[in-house]
Amino acid sequence: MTELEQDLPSAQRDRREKLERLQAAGVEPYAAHFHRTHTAAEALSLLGPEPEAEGGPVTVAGRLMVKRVTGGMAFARLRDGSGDIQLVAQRDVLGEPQYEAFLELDPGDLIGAVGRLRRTRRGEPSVWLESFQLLSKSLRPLPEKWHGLRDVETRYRQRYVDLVANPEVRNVFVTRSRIISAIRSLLDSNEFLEVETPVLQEVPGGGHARPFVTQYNVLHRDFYLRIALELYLKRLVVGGLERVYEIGRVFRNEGLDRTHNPEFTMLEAYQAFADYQDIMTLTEDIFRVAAEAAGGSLEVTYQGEKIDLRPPYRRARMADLVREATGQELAGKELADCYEEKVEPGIRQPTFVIDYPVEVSPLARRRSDDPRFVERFELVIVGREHANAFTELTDPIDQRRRFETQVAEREAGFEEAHPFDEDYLRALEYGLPPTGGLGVGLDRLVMLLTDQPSIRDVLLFPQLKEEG
RNA sequence: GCCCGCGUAGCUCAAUUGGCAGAGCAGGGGACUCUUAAUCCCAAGGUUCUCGGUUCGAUUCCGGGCGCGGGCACCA
Repeated sequence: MTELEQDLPSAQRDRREKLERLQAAGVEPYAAHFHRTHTAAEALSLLGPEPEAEGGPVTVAGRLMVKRVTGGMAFARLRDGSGDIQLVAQRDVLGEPQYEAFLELDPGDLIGAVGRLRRTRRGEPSVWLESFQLLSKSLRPLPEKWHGLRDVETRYRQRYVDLVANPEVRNVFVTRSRIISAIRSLLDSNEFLEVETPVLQEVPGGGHARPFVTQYNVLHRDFYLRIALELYLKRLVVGGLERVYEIGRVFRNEGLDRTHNPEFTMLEAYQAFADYQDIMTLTEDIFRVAAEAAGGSLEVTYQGEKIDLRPPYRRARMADLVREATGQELAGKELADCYEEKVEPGIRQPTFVIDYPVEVSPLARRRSDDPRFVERFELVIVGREHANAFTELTDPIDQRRRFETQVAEREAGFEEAHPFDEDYLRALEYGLPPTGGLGVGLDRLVMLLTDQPSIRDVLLFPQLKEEG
């Protein structure tokens, strides 16, 4: 034993000693391959409902979770990607050496096993072992079998342990995957083309946020990690890809809290010959298929609050909401600021907030009947922005003026003003068809549909500081 | 960046109004051939996050630091 091993906690030291004993006995503790015939769930489905039913033989493989030994007979729970199944080992069947080897196994070990299916006297469907094989020796003890892993810092830093120890955490991420898959299917079946655009950008446009900066050595230039997908996707619509979408990571160099992580996943979709009214319908469809994928019901509970996701969603003008809440008649940035502070947190049920001031919407088309406002909406649920959409600004002359206004704001000290993008203007000058665009923060959508209070609970590896 | 709270065994948690830090689980030894958080017996396991201060004595009180959580600011 090395000095390092002597310093280990006893549970880890004992496992390393076991490993050495196994190797000394000629056992390979890390198998190259193992072919199973059935998952745990498939094996269980082979067994009929009657108490005396039998099935198999089956070859299963997974992680040993808990072991109970009663003399010449031992029980263990095996967990694989499909679920759990009990293993039964008997000295009389396996023979002394194999049985002793089974008793040496630790919770956490990955094993493969062959046996027939039958229930125990207590009715537990089980694989009655004829043989088994160690596939990967686990050198660290699993968290407590009853309470699981609670410490949130360890859960986030060592998500692999969290996923093993806490099945409900696994379910959140399975649901996340199903939600995103369902959204893809919806868009694909509506003739949207999934595309990929640059993550490293020279002009970080499409939103208002502080970007992360990096250096491209060969070009001797600073590049930025994208803060949005918007401008590249609209370039593609100029090019004739009339319906495009991208699901991708964006990066914002800002604070961390329950609803913000510096990298997060955004869906953006652009549809030529559509306006923001059409995009409201698309948004309702996206939220409907997402909720169906997450559990079926459009009436969900978020942190104890009933939320009704059945379309159509309420439409409300921002200026009306502010007047109702405060009695004030505001316009421009003041209106948007007041709305965000006083009104938005109180909007609980799905609401399309419409008619944003042009000052806070440099990429959106003005309303024809009132050019102080744009054809834009945000979808607000439980007081949070879940989607942002507008009829796109297609007029290159107006767009140039808007960029110039933004540059002036930047020079006045507003760091998050939209940067000037000459190439984007060149694209608009070739002609962008009338287009509606949508952005959805998928992490917040997953939070809503899986009832998770923090964005960290829907990100596999949330941002944390350096381990202390 | 600011304010508040928390940090004890591999895991889940106790306790110390400043005086030898203690359980369960996991791990070790033993009994047990139908267990389900198996049960029973025995032994082991600690830099009480870290650095300093006060004190005869600090895990406890005070201060700095680190990390995590919550709130604020930022996220138009």
